[in-house]
Amino acid sequence: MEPLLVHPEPPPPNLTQALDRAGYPWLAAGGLDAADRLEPDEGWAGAVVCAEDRPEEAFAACRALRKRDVPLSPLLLIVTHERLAELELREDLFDDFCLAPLQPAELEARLKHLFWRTGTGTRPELIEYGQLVLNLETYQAAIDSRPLDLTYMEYELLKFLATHPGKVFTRETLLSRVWGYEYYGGARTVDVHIRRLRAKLTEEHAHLIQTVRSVGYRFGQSRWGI
Amino acid sequence: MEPLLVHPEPPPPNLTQALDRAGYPWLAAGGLDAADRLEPDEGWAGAVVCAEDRPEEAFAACRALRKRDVPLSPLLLIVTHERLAELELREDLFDDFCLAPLQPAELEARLKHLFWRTGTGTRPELIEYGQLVLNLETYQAAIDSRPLDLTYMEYELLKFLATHPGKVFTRETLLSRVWGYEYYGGARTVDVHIRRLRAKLTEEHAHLIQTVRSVGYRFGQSRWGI
DNA sequence: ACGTCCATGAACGGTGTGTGAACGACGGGG
DNA sequence: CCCCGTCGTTCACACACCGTTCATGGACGT
Repeated sequence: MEPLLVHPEPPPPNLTQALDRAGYPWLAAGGLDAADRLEPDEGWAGAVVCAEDRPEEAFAACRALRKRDVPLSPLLLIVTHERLAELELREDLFDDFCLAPLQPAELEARLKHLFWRTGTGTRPELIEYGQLVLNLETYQAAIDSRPLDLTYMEYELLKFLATHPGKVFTRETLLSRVWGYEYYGGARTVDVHIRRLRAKLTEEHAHLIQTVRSVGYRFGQSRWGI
Repeated sequence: MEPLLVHPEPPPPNLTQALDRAGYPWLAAGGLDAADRLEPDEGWAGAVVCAEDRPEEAFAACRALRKRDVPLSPLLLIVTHERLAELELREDLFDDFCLAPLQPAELEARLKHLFWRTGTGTRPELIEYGQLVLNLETYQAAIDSRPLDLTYMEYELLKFLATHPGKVFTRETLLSRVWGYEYYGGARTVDVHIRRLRAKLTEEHAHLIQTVRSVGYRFGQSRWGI
């Protein structure tokens, strides 16, 4: 996803923390020139302008960002309760606003709704490890940007492993956590699924799943670098 | 000015006080029938739905108000901090939201901005995905510029799927979000509607709706953007 | 070198899904 | 008021897929 432009520079820590927590990439830009200079090739996904400290400067920034050749949109404004009245006659400077002090959950919900209604679409939940990407929304997996055709159990198994990279799981643990019930006999079932996963991961990436003899399986590199 | 529709009936006192203070006329309506019965000749100016006490009922009210012949808009939702997460997948039910406990100044600012942006800004009443076009105003669908003859439920199902392209939905989710009520048995109902949709989409575009085995259905391709 | 553990291939059985058809509720027209 | 067409729902059946199991051979460690 393209980054959000954040104003001012440096941005308030609670804002950047909330953005990080929500998983939105961002870049701080103090002025219009910085906004142009830092702009990625794909353009900005939107902007978040904090008018908590120096509101007049923030409003000026909004106006400048809106007057670009490609006006920055959507634009979310963060404003204190005392300054609410000043939003009048400035309706065109922002698409939504959020009251300070910031509530991370509210910020996330507002960004989500903002992106939805402006048609940019929302950011899918992803699990990434190296070239491997798991899209939790679409139940799709890809490696080297090429989609993997995984069955349901293969996907669930890989998702569980990839969410705990480096950690070794016994077959019993995998059976109870992935399959979800206590299992009597049949620990070899895991082996077969591991093997099919390795096959579909291409020989090049088969080493992503390693066998730990007489213990179980591990995904990714060990934290000790082996 | 035309009155605002307020839900529920009776509305919370702090909400009505804030509306009075801001100078917005309003009428409380508990259900869809009351909304129709009390509607002035000039129509509603918009709606304010409070989901503070009985959120499920409030969401149902939003859905009903949006499904009228002339969907109620703009619609402002009042929701508690704890319920923020439940707004996901319900983005189409409201145009803006406001956190409870209510701050009169914030409510006033949001209503003002809401009316400003719905007055000037035009919301596209079209959903497009590839060659597929859904006209939300006329309840018509077309693919390859050829009209599709969809029934009501088929249209609603396709609209919901196309609004969240790439995302996988279980049958239970579809039943609760599209059909709109809790369902006992009959998950196969979804299958049949999916099949008829695929048939009407022409074999050429039937792949727009994909089945994810033992999970559910997905519309369109996934977005692989980071 | 032996035993344990694991990879490999193939085959079985179950479950989920597509498909066709029919039932029943609802609404419009004769 | 009845008939009939439409549409949503349900049921039965068949098939493809996929999870599971088994048998076998090889790899690793003691």
